[in-house]
Amino acid sequence: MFATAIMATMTEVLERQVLEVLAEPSRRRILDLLLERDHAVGELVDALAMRQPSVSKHLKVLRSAGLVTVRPEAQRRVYCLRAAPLQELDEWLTPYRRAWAGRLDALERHLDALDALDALDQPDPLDLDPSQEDPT
Amino acid sequence: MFATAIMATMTEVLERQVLEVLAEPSRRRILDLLLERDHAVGELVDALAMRQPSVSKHLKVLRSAGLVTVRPEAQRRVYCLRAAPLQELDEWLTPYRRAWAGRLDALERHLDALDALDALDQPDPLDLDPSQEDPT
DNA sequence: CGCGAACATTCCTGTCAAGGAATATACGAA
DNA sequence: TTCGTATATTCCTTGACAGGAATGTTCGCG
Repeated sequence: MFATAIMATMTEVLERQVLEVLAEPSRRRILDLLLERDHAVGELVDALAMRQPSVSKHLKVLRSAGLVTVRPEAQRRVYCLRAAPLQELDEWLTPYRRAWAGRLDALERHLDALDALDALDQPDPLDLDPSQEDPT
Repeated sequence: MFATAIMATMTEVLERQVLEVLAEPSRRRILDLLLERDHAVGELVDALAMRQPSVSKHLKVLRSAGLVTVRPEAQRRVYCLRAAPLQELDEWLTPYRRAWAGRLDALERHLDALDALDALDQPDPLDLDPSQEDPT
């Protein structure tokens, strides 16, 4: 029982949050491919133009996060998307949906105020337009 | 015009994808706090129990990603949530929503098949339950 | 003008993760 | 049984990033 609790804690530590797993572009590309249809590892290697061990390691991370399942077909391993864990990301976004839907007018007013400030030729170095490079 | 194109490319390179920005838990906590209301930097420092330069650096990353805006109030800087860039994450999730809604039965059947395999006392080391630690 | 407060930036260090190369393991075919 | 194929794992290197400490910059107040 005690050992079980320890193992559970270790699992939590070793597992990465879904967002951290998705932060790596290669893994998102893998998920996008699996969204179309199941893929064997070799197919993913070809589609991603990556080396086989790299793909294999990303798949291991995705398995650990529960985002894919795998079934053996002779010596091939066929990977399948398991989208359920993405729901936690969807849930995290829920209050932000309200933020971008409900506060759009407030944001527009804020940005308009900034524009007015710019029109007065007052530089505002701290409030950067997202398309503008940070001048560091 | 040519210089503009170069600058745009540099911007793309320097900017991080929204997902990469969100992969760091401290930045998500900042956004969660700003979802409640605007905060000055010092308030974020207190709420997060982090050192001020660390918070400041995260805010810089969030500004670069366009996820926050800032307005000066004397020597204080008040940060405001700007949720719009999260829409690209929401858009990325759209086809996956269909995947977890529409394919639930297919996944259930898949998992049931795995359970049946387990019942035959055939270990399946590659298809891990998400709550189960990877035995590496 | 000097000082304190608030915050941004710089320098440095340590940790972690991605990818390459080599290697190990499992399966099917001959 | 051997061999080729497919894939997982291990070891190593490198670079990116988070956070601490120090420092710089800006503003308001007296």
